[in-house]
Amino acid sequence: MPELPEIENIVQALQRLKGKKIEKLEILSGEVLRTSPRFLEKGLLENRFLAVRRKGKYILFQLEDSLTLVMHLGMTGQILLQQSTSFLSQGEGTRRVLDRADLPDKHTHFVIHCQESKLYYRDVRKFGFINLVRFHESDEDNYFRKIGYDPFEVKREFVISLLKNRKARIKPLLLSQKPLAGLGNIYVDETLFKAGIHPKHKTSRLSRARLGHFFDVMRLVLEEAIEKGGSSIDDYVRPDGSYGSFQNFHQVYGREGKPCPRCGALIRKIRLGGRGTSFCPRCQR
DNA sequence: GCCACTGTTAGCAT
DNA sequence: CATGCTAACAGTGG
Repeated sequence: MPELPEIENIVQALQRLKGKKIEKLEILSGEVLRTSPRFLEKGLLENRFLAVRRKGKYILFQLEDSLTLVMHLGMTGQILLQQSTSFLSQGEGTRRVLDRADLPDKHTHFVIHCQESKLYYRDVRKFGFINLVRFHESDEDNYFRKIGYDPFEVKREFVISLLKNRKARIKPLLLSQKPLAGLGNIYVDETLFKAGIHPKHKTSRLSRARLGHFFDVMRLVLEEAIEKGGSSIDDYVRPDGSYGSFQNFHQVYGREGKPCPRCGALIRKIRLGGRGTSFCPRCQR
């Protein structure tokens, strides 16, 4: 599942696109498009990448002419970068199913051909999407009105008051992307465990000190996950086809029935807001 | 072969 | 507005 750390890794790998010109487009399935194929062709062809960045789980490709290509990977989306004829890393860490020669396969919806590289957009479940928008002035803020702040663009004190003013249970609130954008199921469970907070706890009822502690732990968990290349559970791979390794460091996610690494109590799994939720009943209150 | 399960966002209900 | 529930989808595993 691509969440903030996975998207951050992808964005870092995509930095090499900067300055390159788009020479050809292949739209293999229109289902993931949030705009017309005509507008995409017109806006992208012969255009150049100025910058690639991230907001929450959204990937933003800034182009000339105030155009921004917006990509979201949903649950199973992948971006794969091919340099001329070979992928950046061969063999090690690559998946059988994604054997580079196979691309584009039936789950590849979109291909961008650049000078010396191709970008493949794959998404098995098609929950992801691609859009092309023209941003002027505050248009970007307007476009992202529905999502909250990126955890790395806000200060500790601000986040404390942000959460202090919400009445919802902390886990569904964080998954909503409203106050903060970027955490998904894995990193919410991992952060709440390390912060010692029960996923059903209402944020307004947590002390400012505990909310501050939550913020510190969240930053640490995300930074460590980014540094470890993200979590490769089902589909996630980096654009060069390699795996992340943070899944090997998960404390609670996917560990139900196993002993808590801190106190030895058995990790429980419940349903919360329709989502699987793993936590330690003794450490998280 | 069937069915439950996986978890993201959008959209609708409360 | 704030919060909660469910549909959309395709593959996997029991």
